[in-house]
Amino acid sequence: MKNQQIANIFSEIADLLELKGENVFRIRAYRRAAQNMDGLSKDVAALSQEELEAIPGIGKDLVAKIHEFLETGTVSKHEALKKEIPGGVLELLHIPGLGPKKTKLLYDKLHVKGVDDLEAAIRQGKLAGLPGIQKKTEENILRGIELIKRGSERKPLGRVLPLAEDIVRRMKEGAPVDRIEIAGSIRRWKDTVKDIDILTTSKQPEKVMDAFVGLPHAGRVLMQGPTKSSIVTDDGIQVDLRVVEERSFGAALAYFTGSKQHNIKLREMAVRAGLKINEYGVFKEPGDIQIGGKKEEDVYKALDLPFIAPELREDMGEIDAALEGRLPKLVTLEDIKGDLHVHTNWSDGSHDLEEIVAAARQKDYRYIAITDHTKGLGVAHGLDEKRLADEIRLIDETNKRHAGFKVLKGTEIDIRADGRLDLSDEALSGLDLVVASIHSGFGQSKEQMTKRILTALRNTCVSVFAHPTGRLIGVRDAYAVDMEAVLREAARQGVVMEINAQPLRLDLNDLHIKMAKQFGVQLVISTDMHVTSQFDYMTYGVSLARRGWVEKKDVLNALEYEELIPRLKTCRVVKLKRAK
DNA sequence: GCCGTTTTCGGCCCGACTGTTTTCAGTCG
Repeated sequence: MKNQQIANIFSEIADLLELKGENVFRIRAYRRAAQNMDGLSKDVAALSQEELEAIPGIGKDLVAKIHEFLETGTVSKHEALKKEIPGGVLELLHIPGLGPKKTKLLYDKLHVKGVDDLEAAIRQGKLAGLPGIQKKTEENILRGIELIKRGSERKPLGRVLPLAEDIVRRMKEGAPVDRIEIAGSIRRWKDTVKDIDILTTSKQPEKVMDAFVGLPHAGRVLMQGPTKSSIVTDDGIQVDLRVVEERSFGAALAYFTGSKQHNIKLREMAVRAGLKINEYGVFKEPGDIQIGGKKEEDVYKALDLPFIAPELREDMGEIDAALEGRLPKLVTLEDIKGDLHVHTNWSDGSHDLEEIVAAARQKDYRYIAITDHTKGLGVAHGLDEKRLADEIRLIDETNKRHAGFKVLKGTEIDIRADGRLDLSDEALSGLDLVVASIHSGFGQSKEQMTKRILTALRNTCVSVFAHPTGRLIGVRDAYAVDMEAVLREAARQGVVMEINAQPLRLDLNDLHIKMAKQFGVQLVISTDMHVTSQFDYMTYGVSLARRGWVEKKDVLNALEYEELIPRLKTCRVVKLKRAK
């Protein structure tokens, strides 16, 4: 998809215009367009003129630029701007503490053309005498340079959330906070996170701030004020803390949960309705009388909107849906009746079947599916035909001992490089479900990989395709694959797509989930657990599904056992017929 | 550059903290 490339171009045009000091609203328009292009679940190349113009923030002019890119591979305005301002200057904008004004000043006066240039200029004392820049600013820029050189990219949610929860716990113990809540992109369950936003109420804000900057996590204090402070942890994650009064808590929570674009939309609506929304509440003009803000619902109620779940707040059509009364009734953790991707110590899991069943029953699950690896995955002690048959017998025995709970017989079968499966159809025909996935040959071309996966989906035995893109956030990119073709084939073949809840996988991602829904693909949310404590990862999976607008009815493992079984495609029937 | 139950022109979200300043611009979220 070209969406990402176009988004990057629009975003760069915005940066370049900003450096030139152009109209801020035009700049904002490019930024908004970039964000909406990035979040588009459809391939832009496949959209009609009308569909393009229907994208929020995309008008006639930007549609023309999109066409220009699709036809020529470049956008002339972008190319022209790049000639005016060298590429390295854009890098400077990414230095924390350095914005467009100072960057322009440095470029105009000192001809600084990149990060290294700037660092040298500061060390040589060349910045002396520039207006508005003194020793402190120089120090801050140097620190900013250090930061981006260390890499300030987004971190996986699975790494950041535990840290945020630890900070909250320590603040509860060591500071006079009343309410405290994690906000920001973590509360929206975005798969990667740039910083941690925490919101509190307190009658002693100064003491709260002192405790905050004194946390053992605080590698450096960026700023400390009575209502807002920021620290950076030793591993480079920024944590922002805000203190508000009780009567503002809901408005502040909405505000700091974002997304920024979602909030801007709400505020624009408020202005049109003669209201003002900020982090302190909802206010009625004239006279600035507060009419709400203690509860988050107040913000939406003031605009005649139903409550919009944090996972949806991306300015991706949720406000229109709310206005028109067609918000999805999102799936919840309580809807989940079982886990269909579970490993035991027969392959690379840590626990035996009884321990796992006990842990699942503890969760009030009605069923689980045992899906150990197959022989192709030697490192994981994958099962061959004989061991799989043995495991099936063990599951049958176990099922006799557990009334009201079902263990499904399954496997996570390895898809070989050519798309064939690692075990014979014969061996798979005794199973309740077959979860297929890729564990090797990630480097194949997009064509090869797509063909490989389509071949596997067409196998009559395959019920579920697991962690469909193979990504490990922050470790390994998704393999090259035509996901649209994969999802269409899954819909045709009745193969279920997995939403893998491992915090580093979160695979499918939210955009693919939306696309899957659009094509009518069935979904499961599975933890892929190897240790019983990982059953808890279901929260990540459900929240990710919610970001994809998934409802209970879209999720197979929200069904009772009896309803689930007939919905799973297997080759068991084929074999039974053959036997007759 | 987008957009319209005030508008096809003239608007476009709102506030905190820092540093360099005597009243505010720049940056950030």
